[in-house]
Amino acid sequence: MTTGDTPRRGRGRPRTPGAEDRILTAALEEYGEHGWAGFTMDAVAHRAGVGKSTIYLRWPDKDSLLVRAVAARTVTFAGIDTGSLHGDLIELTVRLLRYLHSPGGWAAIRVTFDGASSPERMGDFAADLTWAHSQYVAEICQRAMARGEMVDDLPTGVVSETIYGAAVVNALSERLEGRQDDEEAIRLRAAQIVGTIVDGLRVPQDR
Amino acid sequence: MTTGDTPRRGRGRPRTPGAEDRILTAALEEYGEHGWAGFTMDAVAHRAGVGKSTIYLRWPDKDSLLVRAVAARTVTFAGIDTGSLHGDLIELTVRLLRYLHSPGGWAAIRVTFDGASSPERMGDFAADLTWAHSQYVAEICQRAMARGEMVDDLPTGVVSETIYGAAVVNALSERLEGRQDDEEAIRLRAAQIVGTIVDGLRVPQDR
Amino acid sequence: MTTGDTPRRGRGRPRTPGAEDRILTAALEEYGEHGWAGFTMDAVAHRAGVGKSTIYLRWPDKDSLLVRAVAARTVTFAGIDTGSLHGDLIELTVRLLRYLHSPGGWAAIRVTFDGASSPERMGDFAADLTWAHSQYVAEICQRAMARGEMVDDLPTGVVSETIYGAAVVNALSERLEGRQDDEEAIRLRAAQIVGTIVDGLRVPQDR
Amino acid sequence: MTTGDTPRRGRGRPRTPGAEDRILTAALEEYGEHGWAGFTMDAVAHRAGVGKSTIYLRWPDKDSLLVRAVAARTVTFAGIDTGSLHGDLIELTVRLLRYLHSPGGWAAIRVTFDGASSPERMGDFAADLTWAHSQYVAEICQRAMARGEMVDDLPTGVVSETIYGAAVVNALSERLEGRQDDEEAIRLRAAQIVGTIVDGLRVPQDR
DNA sequence: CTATAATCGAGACGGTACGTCACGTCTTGAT
DNA sequence: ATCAAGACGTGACGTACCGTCTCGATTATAG
Repeated sequence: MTTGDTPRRGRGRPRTPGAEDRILTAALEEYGEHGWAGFTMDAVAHRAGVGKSTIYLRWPDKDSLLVRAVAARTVTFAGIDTGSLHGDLIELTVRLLRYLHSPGGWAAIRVTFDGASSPERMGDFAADLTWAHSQYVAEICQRAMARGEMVDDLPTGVVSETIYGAAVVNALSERLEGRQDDEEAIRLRAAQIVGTIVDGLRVPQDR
Repeated sequence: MTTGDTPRRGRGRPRTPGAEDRILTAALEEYGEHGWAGFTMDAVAHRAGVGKSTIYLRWPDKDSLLVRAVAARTVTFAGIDTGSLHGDLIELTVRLLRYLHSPGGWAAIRVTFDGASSPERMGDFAADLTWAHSQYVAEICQRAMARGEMVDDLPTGVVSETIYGAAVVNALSERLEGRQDDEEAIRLRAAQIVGTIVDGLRVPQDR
Repeated sequence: MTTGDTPRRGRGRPRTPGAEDRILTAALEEYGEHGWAGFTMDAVAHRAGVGKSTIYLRWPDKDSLLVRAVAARTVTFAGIDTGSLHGDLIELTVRLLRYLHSPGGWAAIRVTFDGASSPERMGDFAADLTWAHSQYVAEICQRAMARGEMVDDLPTGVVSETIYGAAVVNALSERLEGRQDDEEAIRLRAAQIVGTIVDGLRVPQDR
Repeated sequence: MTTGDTPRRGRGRPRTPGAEDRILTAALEEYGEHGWAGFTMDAVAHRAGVGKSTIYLRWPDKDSLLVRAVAARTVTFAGIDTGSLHGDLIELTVRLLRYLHSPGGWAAIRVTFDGASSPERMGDFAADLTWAHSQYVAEICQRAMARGEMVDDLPTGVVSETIYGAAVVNALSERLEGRQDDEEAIRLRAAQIVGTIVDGLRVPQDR
C-alpha cells in the first residue's frame, strides 16, 4: 500500500528509511487540522522535517500524497466470522463506524468522493477501497446464504451499499452536529442499523 | 435559498437580469468538469461572460458561490404519501437516486462532505440539506407507525441514514464504475434497497 | 528607455503609475548591495512594496528586469562641444569616469558583459550602449578632423575603444583595490588618459 | 595556480589522473556556452563524466571551480623585448587581443568583472590577473624611459589601463557584432591602438 | 593476503529561489 | 449603482540547483 516496491538496487544514496512514514503522518495531521484548504506542501515538509524535494521525489503532486497517506492508514475488515449473519454484520458495522469516526477514516471518505470526481488525478484508490468494502459484506452474506440464514434472491451489493452507506452518513452527521460518539453510542447505532437490515421494519405479525 | 435578501431598487444601474443564473450554471458546470481543484473563479466568470466583480458583488467567496449554485438546483422530496410504508419509501428512494445520479445531485453530495470538513466556511448548507432529508423519512415513518405498519422502538434517524446512505454509495459506485444507470436500473435498485430495509434479510420462516 | 510605449487604451485597471519606477530602483539597490548572487526577485518585490506578479507582468524574468533597471538609469554624454579636441575628450572622459564609478555605471558594465555572453537573454542593451558610446567619440573626432586638429587616417572606433576601455578598466581597478576616487582623482586620471591619447607617449623632440 | 598543495600520497585510492583536467575543461565549456546563469555543477559533472563528489573534493564551491578553470588557462605575456617601445607594445597588444578573443580569454574577462563585484568570493583572482597585466606594461615602459624614448612624467598605470582597456572593449564589440577577427584584423587593430597611444592623435605640425 | 583507507559514480537530502497561477480586492471608463 | 476588463498584494504551487550526505564499488598502501 506504500509507494514502495523499490528493490533498492544499489547506485546512489538510498532513500532515507524513516522519511516516507514521517511525511505520510505529517500529511494526515496537516489535513486533519486544517482541511484541504490550508493543507500545504511546505507545511507538510516542515512538519516532517524534510525538504520539499524529498516529497516530490516520491509523489508527483499534492493529490497523490494525500491519497497515499490515506491509503497507507487504511484498515482491513477481513476475517470476521462469528457464526451468524447478525453477529458478523454487527462486528463489521462496529469496526466500520469506529474507523469512519476516526480522522483517518474521515479522510478516506473525502478522498474517495474526490477520487470519484476526478479519477485521472486520484487514481484507483477510491475504486479499490469501495471494492474491498463490498467484498467483506459479500463473504459474510455468502456464508449466511449457505447456512440458509438469508434470502438468496438479492445481490450482495445492495447489502454492502446499505451498511457502508449508513455508516458513512452516520459519520457525516456526527461531524455536522458536532457530536463525538463513544464506543457505547457506536455499538448502539450498529445494533440499530444491522437490526433494520436483518429483521426489517415490519411489525412481526405472529410469533 | 436564492441570493436574495437585497432587493436592490433605489438609484443606479440595476443588476443585469440574466447574470445570476448564468453564473450559477457556469459554476456548476466548471465544478462538474474539473472538480474542486481546477474550479476557478476566473473560469466561471469567463464562461458566464461576466466580469469577476459581478460575481463578487453577489457572493462573498468561492465557497459561497458553489454552495449557492448547488442549493439553487436542490430538489425537494416533500409530499410523498402513497398510503403504505413500502410505497412511500420506494417513491422516496427512486426520486433520491434519480437526483443523486444527476450532476446537480452529485455536486450536492460533494459540497455536503466538503462542508462537514470545514463547517466554518460552508457548514450550514450541509446541515440544512441532511436535516431536510431526515425529515422526509421521519414523516413517512411516523405515518407508518400510526398505521401500525412499522416497529416503533427504532429512532427514525436510523432509517434515513440507511436509505440516504445507500443512495449516496450507489451514486458513488456508479461513477467509480463508469456506469450510467437508466430509469429501470434505478427502480430496480430502489426496490432492492427498500425491500432489504422493510422486510429484512432473514428467510421468512412460516408464511 | 523604459518598458513603456503602452498607450494605455482604457479597459481594465491601469497599471499603478509609481510601480515601474519603484521596482527599477529597488532592483538596482538590491543588485548594488548583494551582487548578482543574492539578487532576489522576492527581495526586490518586498523592497518596492509590490507583489511578484506585478514585476512579472512587466518583465519576463530576472535578467530582463536587471537590464531594464540599468538601462533606465543610463546617462547620456551627448552635446559636448568645448571647441577643442583636447577639451572635448577631457569633458567626455570625466563624465564617463564619474558614471562608471557610480553603482549604476558599474551595474551597466556588468550587464554589458553579461549581455555579450548571452545575447538571446540580455537582448540588445549591450549593443545599444556600446554603440551610443562610440557615437559620442565619433562626433567629437569628426569635428576635430574638420578643424584640422586631428589625424584623419584613423577610424574613430579605435579612439572610442581606447577611451571607453581605459575608463572601464579604471573602474575595475578602483573596485579591486577598494579605492573610492573623488572628483579630483577623476579629473587627474582623465587628464592623463586624454593626454596619452592626444599627445602620445613619445618624448617631444623639438619644440 | 593548480589545485595542488595537497600532494596526497599515503594510503587510499589515488585521485583519478585525468579527472582534474576534464572537470576544468567541462567547466569552461559550460560557462562559455551558458554564461554564469545556466552554469550548473551537475552539468559540469555530467559533461566531465564524473560524480559531483569528485568535484567538491577538489574545490569548495562553484566560484572556486570557475576561477581555477579560468586561471588554469591563463597565459603569460612576460619576456617581450623587441628593443623599441613601439615594437614591444605592438607585440603585447597582439598577444593580448589574440588571448581575449579566445574562449578562455573571454571567460577570464567575465570572471574578472564578476570577481570585482563580489571580492569576498572570488576577488583574489581578479586582482592577481589585473596586477600581472599592469606589470607587463610597466616593464616595457621602464625600459623605454631608460632609453629616453618615452615621457617620464606619467604613471605607467595609465598606459596599461589604456591598452588593456582597448583590448577588452575590442573583444566585447567583436562578440556584440558577431565578428570573428582573424590574425590580420588583430594585427591591424593592434597597430592602430598602439599608434594612437605612442604617437597621439594630433596632426604632426612640422616634419 | 588481508585490513585499512581514500576516492569514485550515483543520486537522495534540506534548503532556497525560481516563474506560474489563483484568490479576493482594487480601479478604471462605460452603461 | 453596476458592469467588463484587468492590474494589484498575497501566498502556494511544482521545478531546479546548491552544497552535503550516504551508499556500494574500486584501488591503492600497510601490515
